[in-house]
Amino acid sequence: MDRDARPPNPFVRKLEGFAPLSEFERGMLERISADARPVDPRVDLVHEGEKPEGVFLIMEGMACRYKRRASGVRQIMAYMVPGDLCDLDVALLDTMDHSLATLSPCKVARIDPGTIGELKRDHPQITHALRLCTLVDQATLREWLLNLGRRSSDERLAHLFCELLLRLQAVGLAPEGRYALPVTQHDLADTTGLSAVHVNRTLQTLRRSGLIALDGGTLSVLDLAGLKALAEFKSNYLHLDGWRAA
Amino acid sequence: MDRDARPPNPFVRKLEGFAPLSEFERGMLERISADARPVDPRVDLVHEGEKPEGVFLIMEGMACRYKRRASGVRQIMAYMVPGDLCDLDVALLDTMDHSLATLSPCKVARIDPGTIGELKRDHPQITHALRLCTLVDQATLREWLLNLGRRSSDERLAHLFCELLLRLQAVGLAPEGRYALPVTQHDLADTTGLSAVHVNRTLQTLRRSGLIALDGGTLSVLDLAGLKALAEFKSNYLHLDGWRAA
DNA sequence: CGTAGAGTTGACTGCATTCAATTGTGGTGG
DNA sequence: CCACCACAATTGAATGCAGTCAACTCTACG
Repeated sequence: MDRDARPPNPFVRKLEGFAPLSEFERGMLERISADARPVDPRVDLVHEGEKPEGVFLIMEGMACRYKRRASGVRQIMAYMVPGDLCDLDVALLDTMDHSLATLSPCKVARIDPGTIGELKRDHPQITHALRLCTLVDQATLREWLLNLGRRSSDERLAHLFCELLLRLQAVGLAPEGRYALPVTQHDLADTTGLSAVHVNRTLQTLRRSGLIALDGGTLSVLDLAGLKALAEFKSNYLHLDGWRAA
Repeated sequence: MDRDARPPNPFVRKLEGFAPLSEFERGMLERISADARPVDPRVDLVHEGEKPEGVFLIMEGMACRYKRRASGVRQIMAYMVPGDLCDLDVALLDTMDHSLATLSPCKVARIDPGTIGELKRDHPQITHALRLCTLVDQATLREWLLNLGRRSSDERLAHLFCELLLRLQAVGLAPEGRYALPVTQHDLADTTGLSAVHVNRTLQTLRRSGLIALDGGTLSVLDLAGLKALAEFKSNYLHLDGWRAA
């Protein structure tokens, strides 16, 4: 028990969900993710138009992908939570077509393309897990498209909260249906395609319905079944039933 | 001139945009895509929940990815045009998290996973091109998210029309700014997250503005600069400036 | 204590949905 | 050849959801 006291590495934990890893591989992943450096909130990691150098791995906090229109309005296109790796194959492209930024204070590791190349060459299990990660990222984008296109405002938020709950649970960061959600209502608005004012009102109806509590950056899911039902949430797109189930 | 009379293979043409191919590789791709079979419009190729078998390659017509909610409402998440290959890595997953269907009459080739595996093993250039394809697919999903979240109805349609123009031009199917758009207004509604009625009205304003003509399944871009300006269209996410430019 | 940023509330406006009816068109069978 | 049907496109009217603008509160922080 004592040896397990240190917080489990979310990166290792996530990949283990997708493929069985050897002790050696776990150690290698631990080493790769060891030198995460702190980054302030609201800081761009890479900006649209720049040439990407290396790959970012979020170890603590929350980050996001986003784009802006000329008017300044922003659309967030993905949340990145601890354990998430961005842009595995991004080295293949010459310029970023979107930006990457922290939402909260984060710990971020930068992995250089060479290291990724080595992993791909020498560790098929890890490669397989990483490829599944990108497939899930893609599936998540599709689900978000459904969210923006065909769900009402309360359904959109409910769906987002369900998704984050499952993703954070998968890396052990949402015990008892509660997790840190260190984002502003404005961020939620830019995520769900709504206005900040309307997010505020919608959150109130979710609270009044007894589905969630959201206070001081902590989201508590009070009625998971109700929340899932409202959002019509199906977790299949996250493909969390990895090799263990098979 | 006579030998070039046969229509160029859109699949080969697309991949050549992403990587230089040898004559042998071109021939191999031609062979793979040769036995496309006709499929009626509005037919599911794979349905959500099924186990995917093989990979689909669109050679003629238009197909789409979509999801449905319990109420029956549909959200289209991608258009597939000639030359587009779906779900390169889909064999890695056990169940589809979305459906695939034709919109118009199509010619579709099915490629079995074994063939894909061979390509990946023996032809690094092709593999590279295919990987870029999936990166562009992902980037397109992100752009669509911006479209649904932060663009008005006329901007959404304008953006869609711009994107399709460029994608079809890339495979030689949009000469003189005109291309076949064999979809209903209801399909466009399910693409843009609008109602069919409102798509109708929005199309009328686009026509009245002199930006497009849309009649009998043919879209003509009358004022490309204006259309791009309205949609705030930037083509960078399609990464059409492939190896030739570099 | 003053300021800045986030959250909250109210009033007004407007864009988009819904419902319903109508028109147009191609295909089918009498 | 024409009646009829199915489906897509179009139009009108009424409703409502969500955006905008603006003011106010609350809290953390210097």
